[in-house]
Amino acid sequence: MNRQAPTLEDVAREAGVSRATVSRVVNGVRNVDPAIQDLVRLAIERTGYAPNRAARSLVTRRTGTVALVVSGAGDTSEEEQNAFAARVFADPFFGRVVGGAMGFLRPRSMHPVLMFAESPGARQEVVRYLRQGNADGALVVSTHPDDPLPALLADAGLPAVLFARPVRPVALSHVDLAHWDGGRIAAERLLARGCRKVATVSGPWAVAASQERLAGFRDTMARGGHRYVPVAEGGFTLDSGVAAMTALLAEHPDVEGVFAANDLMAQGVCQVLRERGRRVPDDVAVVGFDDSSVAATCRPPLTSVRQPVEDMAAAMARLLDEHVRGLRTDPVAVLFEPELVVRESA
Amino acid sequence: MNRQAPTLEDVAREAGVSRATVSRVVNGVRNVDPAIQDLVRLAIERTGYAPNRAARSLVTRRTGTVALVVSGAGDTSEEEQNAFAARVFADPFFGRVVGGAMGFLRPRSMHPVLMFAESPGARQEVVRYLRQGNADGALVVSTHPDDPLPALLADAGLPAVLFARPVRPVALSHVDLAHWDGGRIAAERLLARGCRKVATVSGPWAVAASQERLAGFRDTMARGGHRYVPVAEGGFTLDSGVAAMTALLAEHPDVEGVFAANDLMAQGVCQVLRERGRRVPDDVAVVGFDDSSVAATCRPPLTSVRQPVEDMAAAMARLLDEHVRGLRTDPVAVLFEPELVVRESA
DNA sequence: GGTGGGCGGGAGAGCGCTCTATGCCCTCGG
DNA sequence: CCGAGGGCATAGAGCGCTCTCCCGCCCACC
Repeated sequence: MNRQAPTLEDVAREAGVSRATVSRVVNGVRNVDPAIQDLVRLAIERTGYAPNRAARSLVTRRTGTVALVVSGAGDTSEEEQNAFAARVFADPFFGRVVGGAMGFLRPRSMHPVLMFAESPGARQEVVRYLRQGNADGALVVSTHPDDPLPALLADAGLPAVLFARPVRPVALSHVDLAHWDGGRIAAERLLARGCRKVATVSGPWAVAASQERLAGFRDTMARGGHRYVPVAEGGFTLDSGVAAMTALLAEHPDVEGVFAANDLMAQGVCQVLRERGRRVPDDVAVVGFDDSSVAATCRPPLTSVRQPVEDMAAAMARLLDEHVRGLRTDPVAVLFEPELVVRESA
Repeated sequence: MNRQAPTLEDVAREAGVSRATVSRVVNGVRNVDPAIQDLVRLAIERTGYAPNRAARSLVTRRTGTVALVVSGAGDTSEEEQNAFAARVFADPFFGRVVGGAMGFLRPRSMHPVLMFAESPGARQEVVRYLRQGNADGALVVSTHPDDPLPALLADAGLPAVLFARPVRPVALSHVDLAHWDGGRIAAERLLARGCRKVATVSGPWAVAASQERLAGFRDTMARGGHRYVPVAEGGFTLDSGVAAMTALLAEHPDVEGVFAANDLMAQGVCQVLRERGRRVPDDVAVVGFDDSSVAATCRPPLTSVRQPVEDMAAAMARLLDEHVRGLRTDPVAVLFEPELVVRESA
């Protein structure tokens, strides 16, 4: 900061070549005489040169930055942003998304800018940010089915990739899980254990993934001879799991198997069961969903349907990169397969 | 993306003025005739103009981006990055830091780039990133006392602000908590409850904050008549809290009060106590530290020493902004005061 | 009426980089 | 021995913006 940072020009002078040659060496382009390459590299070393990204971006029209957007409900007030941030980070899911995305981005010297889009203003800010060329594109994780951000991005012609298929179709690539099969796998586990009465805590109705997990679970249960499966709707949070299980237990005290649509709710389910003196898995078997970190740390450790979130996030980053570089123009959907991770709860 | 984005030139032509005038309107600088302002604004509207950030950065030498660096231990291998990310996000602490920092950054249209610096290569990447002018400065949260990153940044003359005072002094501003007083407050609570035998689960010895919390706790206990306080070292994780409490209980089964140096460990403490049939707080009072989200969701809810992490993170962002803008040149330390949040555990 | 000052606007020089067009030189075939 | 051709380096034109002059105008004052 004290003295002016060295530029290409300085390096070129030091090495006794032209700017263009230094540029070629830096970017590893075209045939440059090895002797001159060494000369230039030495000059770079001596001057402590670091290429200015703004100048480069100006001409390449690329930044090496992607927006990692956690997009919220319709109209959360701006003031609730802190609470939104807290909720986002409380869910182990997002940590996995970030880790997975960085697994792809990092080796390519790309970097994620964290953005929350929980209010109309914040959504506009995301669009503005991308339109200004601050980032090459966006990885979007919606927490709400009616999220208007994907449509905004698509309309603006901005490169973006979504986590999960949006409710209303939009011309953007996305990655998703075969949720129906996830529900099926959970059902198969409870059937194999011989649970006689089963119930399920679903995710919010409005979320497509919830519906599909539920459908897969119910269909498979029906085929297994369970014509009726009580359902309580949850909100993917610990508290909602507690509330849902409390309600289920009031109606169906003799339940022997429970499928919760994510691990956080499964944890709540276990809490309620323990408080009522029911042992897991001896009295009641519990299957969670996601195979998140809480599944392993929970007491007892949860048997859970694994969602390969890290791989999915990495795939998002890869897709976005392909879109940005023009290698891919049409939107695609990439589907991942769930699998059962057996621990103690079922 | 389809057709070229409009530039200042385009807007100027549309409005029939010069580039400079449009620039002045956009940036709200100097006196521009209100009539012409409207003219320009209309032209901006019509063309859908969005200023190109790269071009602006090139001349202003500012980006409006800050690196938010979670810096790890000495030599974590690059492969463990995913695990590192998972650990970072599992700790509710970082969510609060991010939320707090964004509270300051967002109204100023500044944005955080998330970076992990858990290996030497990753640290070099952070320095390179800043030297290239990708970001104006760094907010650094070290998870390890020997973290070499602060020194690297200081030596490179890069603006940075640290969370917590570094072990070896470095010419960077930082924010911190009055940890000693935090320990004192916890001790006062247990004393007030009349606990006869007390023990404590400290953080890692190497972490200065652990030492200070412990010292504050012990000194105050000593003044209260407790000459000897058994200590078990933890690692700020749930598991380490479980292990530490198990060890303490083996030696001192008659303990009546426990202070854990963070909430995650306090949660582990409660788990162990419950498994041993000890009721919290009736048999054993437990005081945690941080007042993180787990304190509220834990069973029973934890009485905890509040660390105003969000405020501290916001202060970091403010300090960094001041350094970047040259309003502040010398490093400063900003200290925050802890306070007790009473819930059920003590 | 001349002059000085303040205000509003324009012209143009970069910021540091990439990339195309161009030119030099050396080699090889005729 | 000359011309063609290919490998390597250079020159120079921008990329889109900011910012420093500078200029013209209007007003007040002597």
